[in-house]
Amino acid sequence: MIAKSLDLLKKNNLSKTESRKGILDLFLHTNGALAHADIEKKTAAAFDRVTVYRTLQTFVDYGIIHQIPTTDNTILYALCKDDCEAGHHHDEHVHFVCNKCENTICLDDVIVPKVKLPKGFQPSQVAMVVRGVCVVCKN
Amino acid sequence: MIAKSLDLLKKNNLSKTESRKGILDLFLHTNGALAHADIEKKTAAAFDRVTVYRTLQTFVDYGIIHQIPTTDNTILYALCKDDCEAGHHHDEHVHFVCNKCENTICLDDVIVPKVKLPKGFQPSQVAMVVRGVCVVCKN
DNA sequence: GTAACTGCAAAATATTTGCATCCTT
DNA sequence: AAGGATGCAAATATTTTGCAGTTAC
Repeated sequence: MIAKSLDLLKKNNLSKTESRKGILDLFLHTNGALAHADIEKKTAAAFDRVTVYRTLQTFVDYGIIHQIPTTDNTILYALCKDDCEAGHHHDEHVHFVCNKCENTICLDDVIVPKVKLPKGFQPSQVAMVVRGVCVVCKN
Repeated sequence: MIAKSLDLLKKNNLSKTESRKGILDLFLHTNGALAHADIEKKTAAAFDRVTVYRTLQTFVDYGIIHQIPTTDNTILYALCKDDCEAGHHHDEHVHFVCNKCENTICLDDVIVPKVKLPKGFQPSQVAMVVRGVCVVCKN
């Protein structure tokens, strides 16, 4: 528990470098999704911008984090649940974007409902993003 | 029918300029979504890059097109259905991204299923993006 | 010791802003 | 004629690439 980030890196056979530990810790201590810019800010630019890009890409490749599509030319990243694996994400839960605090939250327990597609369309992955007001900002 | 784009501009009290007509025509003749880069390419750079940015923004503001979130640092745009209005989109249909042809298609008839959120979350808008193989590429 | 990772520099790309000119109404 | 839209130039911001030096194992 003291070093969940180290466990995660070990489990994925990734070397335990400062940037990987630092960025992974940030995700572990953040309730919600982070954009590249958030990470730079919250790590006080401790790591080179390029390193952050490459680290995020690595984590995505290994299935440690997943990407959340947005409509504003950024990509949000959030920790995957334990059953994600490299190349095969099981992150089919709903993401919630709050219009007030602008945080994006993974609703891990809300799975994406099935949807019936027209004949001939074969789905392989479904993303669902709900905008609205979150439980913290509702008042 | 000859000039649906003109109708649309008129309906929204937008001046009928070359770029607006041209870009709107492109959308009307495209079955699917377009990114900024697609528009530049398909209009053979007839309009300044900046004009394309501003035109797209205007169309979004007026509810003529809507944005589709993506996970690759681009924004896709697609025509809204007739019942969209400025500031109040009703584009809650499913978007389908084909892994083979990479086209994004609006499944206008597939409405986004309801999802039950945890207590305290108030949804205002829902987006659903399905990846897979489209009807054209399925073979 | 070696392979992999990092940081710096720089290139490539993408987006925004200001302003003078042109076009629509 | 007047307001708004466009195009150009330039400023900003973002992302990628190459490479030399450093670190993890």
